[in-house]
Amino acid sequence: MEHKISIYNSLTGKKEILVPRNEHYVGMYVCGPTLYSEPHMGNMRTFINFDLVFRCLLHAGYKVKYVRNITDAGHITNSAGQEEDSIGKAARAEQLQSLEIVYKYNVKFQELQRLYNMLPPSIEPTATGHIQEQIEIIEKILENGYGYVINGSVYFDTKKYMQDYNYGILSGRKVEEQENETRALNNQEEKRFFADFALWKKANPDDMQIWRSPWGDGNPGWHIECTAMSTKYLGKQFDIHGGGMDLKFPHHEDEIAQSCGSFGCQPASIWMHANMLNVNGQKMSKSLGNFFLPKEIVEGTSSLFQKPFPPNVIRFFMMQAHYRSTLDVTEKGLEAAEKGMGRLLEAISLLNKLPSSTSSSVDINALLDSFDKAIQDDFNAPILIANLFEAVRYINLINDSKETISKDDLIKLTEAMSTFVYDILGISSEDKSQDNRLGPVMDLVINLRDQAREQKDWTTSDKIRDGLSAAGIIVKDSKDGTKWS
RNA sequence: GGUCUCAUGGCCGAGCGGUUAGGCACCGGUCUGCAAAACCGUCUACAGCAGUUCGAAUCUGCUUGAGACCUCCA
Repeated sequence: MEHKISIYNSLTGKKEILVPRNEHYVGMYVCGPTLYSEPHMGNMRTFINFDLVFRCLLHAGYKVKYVRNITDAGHITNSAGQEEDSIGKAARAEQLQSLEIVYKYNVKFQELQRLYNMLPPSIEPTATGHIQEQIEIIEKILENGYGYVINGSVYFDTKKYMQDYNYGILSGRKVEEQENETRALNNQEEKRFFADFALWKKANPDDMQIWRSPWGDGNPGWHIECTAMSTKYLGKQFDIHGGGMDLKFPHHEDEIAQSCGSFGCQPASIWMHANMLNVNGQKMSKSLGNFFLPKEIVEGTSSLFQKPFPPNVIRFFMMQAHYRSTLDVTEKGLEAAEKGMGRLLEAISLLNKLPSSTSSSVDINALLDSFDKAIQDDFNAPILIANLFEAVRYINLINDSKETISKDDLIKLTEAMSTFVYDILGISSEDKSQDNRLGPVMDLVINLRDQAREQKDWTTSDKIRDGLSAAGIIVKDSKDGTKWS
């Protein structure tokens, strides 16, 4: 069974019902990381958000081919007014070869995906593995007259393209208005028009990676790899193309131009853009230095936070904000998420102990419907979470015998809670791993304290409690016995 | 400078013309040897000004403030 999913399409600025090109199948391409360094938390947010999308599509019953590329060819940067590629730069800094750099950070990236409980995409193709495909598309663009060769480099002829297509269709940019505003770029003199962009770049003598092409040795342009790989794995036209907001222009705009320029059609029906992770109201970015690494927050070594937060909490925190909104990371925010998520998981663990009655005093079907509706409406995880907390309240009230639930409804609710929390939101269900030697010790200590309490020996029991507290272990007494954490 | 987005209660964050978002904190209660924890309940905001409407956080205009993109960027 498939459900209607509506998605905000950046291309049209409207929510649209997803109608896959091939019934039951969804093709989704998401721009992945450039592996010249360890991805920071902001990068991760985008991938976590598309992991949510992936999970929702699967839940809706689609067979999904999820392609997320790995950019392992360094592209020319002009940030410091100098021309060098990001991966080559990192390689020189670390005294490694380019592919070592890429491999090293790819291993880390894969670890992070597991750490943050992301489902692996269907395929993660690399740019360097698809040089031939990129060359072929460039050739098509040249054949169609939308590119030109100069000094061993190939550029996209934006002016020519604009005669036949709408350059700026995605980003809403008007090239004419932009010309005077754009800052001077290096090698601009090679381009015929300021808005032209490189499809193939002639090699520099000190480039660490060089490929052969019909135009001489060089490197592929930044945008062409996505066109090549999305075409190869999903076809000339597919359903969803995603990426971070900051890729909308020029990267995605140029992808559209390349597809139109080579195949005469737009690549994706729906364009999705995930919004940025902010720190103090500003986009988390390398250059600003306001970033932290996914591992730092888990290990508590980030200077931005006093204490460590588990990946689950970070994921939950992110899920509380919609993917199209910016999200500010703060310690307070993470703490709130941690407590809230704890309450949610606690309620879930209560489910199998819940007494069932002959009838339900709450409309479980409506509740479960609200879960589905939330994610069907542009993957609205915050609404889903709000509705899950409604369920939490019901669960607790049932536990207190203030509401009732029928056996059938209890089964349905249990299944749904697990599905939406674990499978959709991607909260991992594994228990906190504790030192397995501590367990028996704690059992003993708790046992001793219980004995003291039975004898109303409050001095001893409180001494144990205070002692444990000093060691960072909190003792919680409840009707069902004593717990610790 | 150009293009665009956003401004919600103590904090974080939904909301897409009329109905309680939700979480955290606070406060009140239940439970408890005490404490903590847990659970229940309460708190009712929409930057400012004007307009449209029977009705606006939600639409329009202006003002102020913040951010993104225009250059590598998730």
